[in-house]
Amino acid sequence: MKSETILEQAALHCESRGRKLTAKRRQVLAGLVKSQKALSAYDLADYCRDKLGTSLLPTSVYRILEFLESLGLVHRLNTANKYVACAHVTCDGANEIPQFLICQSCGSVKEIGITKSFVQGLSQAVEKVGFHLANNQLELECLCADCVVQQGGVQ
Amino acid sequence: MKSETILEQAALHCESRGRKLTAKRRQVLAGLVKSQKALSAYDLADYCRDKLGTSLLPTSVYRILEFLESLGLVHRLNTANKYVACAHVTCDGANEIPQFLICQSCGSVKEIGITKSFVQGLSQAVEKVGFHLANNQLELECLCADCVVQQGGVQ
DNA sequence: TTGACGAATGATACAATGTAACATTTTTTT
DNA sequence: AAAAAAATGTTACATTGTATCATTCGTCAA
Repeated sequence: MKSETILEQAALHCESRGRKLTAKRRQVLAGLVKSQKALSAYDLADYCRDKLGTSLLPTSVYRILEFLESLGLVHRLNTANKYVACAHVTCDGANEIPQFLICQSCGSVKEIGITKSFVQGLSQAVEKVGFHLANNQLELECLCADCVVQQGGVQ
Repeated sequence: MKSETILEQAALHCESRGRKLTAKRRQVLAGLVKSQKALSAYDLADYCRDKLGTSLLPTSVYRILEFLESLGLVHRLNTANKYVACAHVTCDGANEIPQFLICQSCGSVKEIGITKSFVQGLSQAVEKVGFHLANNQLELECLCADCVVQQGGVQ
């Protein structure tokens, strides 16, 4: 899907919640959408400076990412300290619980859905030992198909 | 199990691999074993200074943690940027793939085993979309029983 | 015993990531 | 146009992590 279309959808999503997708916010989201991979806040500040010629300080990037995340437009990857555009920006609010496959070699990210029964099984195993699952978002360290080939198979 | 026993086992584990559990390394491991929770490298440096009165710079702590991890005596939690003592120090090498439940409120960590079939199911789901699972270690954001009670149930 | 070697630790500097607090600008509302 | 709210800028600093070189310690052979 064209990134312009995605950004338009995102703008509508913001409007429907009474928020605005401002120029700066659009820049940050566009950076994530176009890169197709996980970027840090500092990566995005560099992107705005180098590719767009607009200054955007890391602190502002953090604020904007927080905003975008609160609307479900981006996700924060805790294991990588990076952010990705939500793969379901265009398919309305009813997102599944996001699960991320993160290529440790090139940083590309695949967002997948995992069956409810699977998550439930996990949740039950956790409850069994007296803990409660507070976040269903899994982040899995992977290699993407390209990088598996490059590295000559599984290490 | 008494922490002294655990440390003795750890020392034997080192010897069997031709390495030494030096005084400093023992201090760091003891800090993790006694605290029963995840600590950052800087937490451990503070621990050595405040509780033990011995100076140990963060750089040294990082080196020591790296050493302990290479022997399977501690695990690094990527989501938390912290380290925990391996719960299976005393039960010899044949560890299962570690899965961690991390309390987001108090930092306590429970290391559990998850059935092989479960991990296999996950792995297959990942292969299906063209990625390869590079690390089977899951880190789950949880609340421990104590903190669930304190916070009045699930938020 | 000593000297050499390697392992372990110390020390310094810096890079990357993230937050707090307050100032300024822009937009909206009245 | 004035007031209020939202968005962004700015500065300072905290936390986490790495790179590099220096120093100390233990071991082993001559």
